[in-house]
Amino acid sequence: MVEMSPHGGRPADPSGRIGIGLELDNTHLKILEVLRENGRISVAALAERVGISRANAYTRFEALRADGAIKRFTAEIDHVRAGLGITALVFVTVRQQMWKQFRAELARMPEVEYCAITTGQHDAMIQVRMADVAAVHRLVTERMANIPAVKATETVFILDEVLRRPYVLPTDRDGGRDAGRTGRRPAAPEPAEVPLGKMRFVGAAEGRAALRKEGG
Amino acid sequence: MVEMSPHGGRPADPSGRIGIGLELDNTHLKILEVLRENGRISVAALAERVGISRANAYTRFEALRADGAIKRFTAEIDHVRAGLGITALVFVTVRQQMWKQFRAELARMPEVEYCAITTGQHDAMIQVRMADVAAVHRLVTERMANIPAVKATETVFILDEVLRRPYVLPTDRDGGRDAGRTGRRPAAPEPAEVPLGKMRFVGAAEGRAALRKEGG
DNA sequence: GTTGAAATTAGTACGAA
DNA sequence: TTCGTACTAATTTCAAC
Repeated sequence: MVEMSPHGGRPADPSGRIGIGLELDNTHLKILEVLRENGRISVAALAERVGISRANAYTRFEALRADGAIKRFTAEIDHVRAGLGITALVFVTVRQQMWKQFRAELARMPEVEYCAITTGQHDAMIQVRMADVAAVHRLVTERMANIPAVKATETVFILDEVLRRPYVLPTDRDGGRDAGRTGRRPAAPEPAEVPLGKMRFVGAAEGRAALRKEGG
Repeated sequence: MVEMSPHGGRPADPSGRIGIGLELDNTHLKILEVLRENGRISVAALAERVGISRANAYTRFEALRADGAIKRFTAEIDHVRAGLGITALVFVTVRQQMWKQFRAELARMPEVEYCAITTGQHDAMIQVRMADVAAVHRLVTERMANIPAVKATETVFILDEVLRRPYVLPTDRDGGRDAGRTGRRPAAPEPAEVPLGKMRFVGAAEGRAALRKEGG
């Protein structure tokens, strides 16, 4: 239910092909745009907002679902109201050769809302929601620390969630500042006229690539 | 549309009261549980799955919506299929007294999917989805670096998203390992029999509390 | 890919337990 | 409060164009 396949890949379609399954045109993107804002809109209303016929909307809606472009529909819950007022990020350093075990343990922790494997100093970032700070402390020092795969953790608390968009789409760029600013080719950005050296990019730590394969 | 009020707070209800608006009982939580798994389920089907009458389900559904416990319904899009194959985390150090400006700039960046203010070495964490690595590089070195409020950034790339749950609920704990393990009081956890020192908790950097007030 | 008409389902209102 | 029912409105499906 919550497990994502490695690399966010989709299950191979019946033909065994792995490439793009469905060419998304502008109409598809418009549909996704509406749906991520209002996941409960009727297909009839959706058709009207996108400017296509009902039957067409049904066809495309089904196609997007079947193709996996729409992964699921969900309700966003106010976690504070639901009794989980504390959010924390746990950055985890995972012991080599133990990714599989780490993933298995993760699946057994329902309080984990999100987990991503990253480049940089740490190997994974986990977001958890808990009732209070003490519960986070207990989770980290009692449960996570007892996972052999976990070499070390670093925990920070989230003080405020400034924004959360349901999902970003390519069309979002049209509303952005970059869109049509100049005719500059995207592949050849001009040298930045900015204070450099303050912007760090952190690559994978030693052996990360190998680790991922093992854990797949 | 995407702006969250500070601290995830909800708008004050007409009475001016800020406290808990709606006492969530087990039935409410069950409804939320179903809804976060299937945001498009009909209220009739919801009533059946929860085990209440349709009328009751409509009443509670509306109450949860009005109360804000359900923030919105949304479709989860496969960002890879949608053409945004690269996900990155940008950790931002924000200049004092400039939070308001930082937030304003954020609102103008549609490629930002999530932003949270955190304790620890950095001040904020931003998650972005882009078409390719070069686009991330451009975003950070051209746009973010040009924001005066941004003192420094550190960027890591997400290699794999292992899991994402729609939203964690308190009832999730029942399925967890902790539930009813012992009768131990939650407020007094026994000293952990674990390798300590590997689990770091990182508090707020200097002046963070003051910064937050200014930016609210 | 569109339109329109039939069948089904959703949403509302109300009285009773 | 919750339930059950009847009523109204809307949606989905299916057909022909």
